Amino acid sequence: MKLTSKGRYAVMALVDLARFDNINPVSLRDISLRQGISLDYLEQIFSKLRKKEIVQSVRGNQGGYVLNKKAKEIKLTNIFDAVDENVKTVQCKKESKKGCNGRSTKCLTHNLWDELENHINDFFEKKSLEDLVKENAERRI
Amino acid sequence: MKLTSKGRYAVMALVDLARFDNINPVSLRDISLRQGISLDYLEQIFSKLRKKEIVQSVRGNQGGYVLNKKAKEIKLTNIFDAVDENVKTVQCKKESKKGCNGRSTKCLTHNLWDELENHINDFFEKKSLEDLVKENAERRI
DNA sequence: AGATACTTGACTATTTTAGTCGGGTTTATA
DNA sequence: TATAAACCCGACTAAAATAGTCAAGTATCT
Repeated sequence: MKLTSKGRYAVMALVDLARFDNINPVSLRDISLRQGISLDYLEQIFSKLRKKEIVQSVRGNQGGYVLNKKAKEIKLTNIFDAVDENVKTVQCKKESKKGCNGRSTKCLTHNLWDELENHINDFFEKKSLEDLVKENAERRI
Repeated sequence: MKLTSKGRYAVMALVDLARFDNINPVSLRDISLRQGISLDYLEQIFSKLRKKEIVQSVRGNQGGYVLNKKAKEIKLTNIFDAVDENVKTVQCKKESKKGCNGRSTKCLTHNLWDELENHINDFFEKKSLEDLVKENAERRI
């Protein structure tokens, strides 16, 4: 199990944005330079974040992005959700009627993965963008 | 983020093994049939489990596998560890000297992934094979 | 007008995953 | 001792996911 870079980048970029988002919008170019993330890739990510109303875009020269809510109200769950970082631990559920592995019953470990999923979601639900910004408050770039 | 089937299969197979591991070794063929997992794939998985001394093999006719420790002593961490299901959430650490994303400093979210990793490992550390067997005690196959 | 920056969608190389396949070796038992 | 059951091992591969790139826009500030 591992986190993909899309989810990581989304969080990194938003922490960066939250730190510099005071008066002016923050351009993806700046985030790209500061965080070492490809600009094109950031555009993809922010397109998703915008659709889920986590950020707002400001077009044109001197444009960029601003947070659409207070950093405190943006939970990590929301971010992962927006970029399709699926915190699904198991595929069983997809297969409609049938249970796991195409069987008629739930697999021996079905409940386990449910528990794990809840455990992880708890973690992400409790953490807000503000928490992360505070942790990095003393750091320079 | 998601769990791969190798890790899931390993746990499923071991729960199955633990349930039937009374006197005689359990053959992979039986596990394969009961759990709907490819025999060839199971062999790969059990080869790793054996190397990490989670199971013991009994070769020859009527052979199979037995647990190498008590079910209570086998934690899920051990299992995932054995099959290389990496519960690493972030790549940063690989890059030796340098920090994250090839930068000189740790990325803004570095601590976050550390915390998450611990959170998940906690979960796996607390759960033993025995716990899972008990949960399924009343079920038939 | 020009520069900056967002917007969108298609494309692609690489890596990982989830196996398969083919050839062994070992050992119980008939 | 032949045979079949079962482990053992390494190489191979198809499919999916990932991590981007690329191209061609549109909007807005100065």
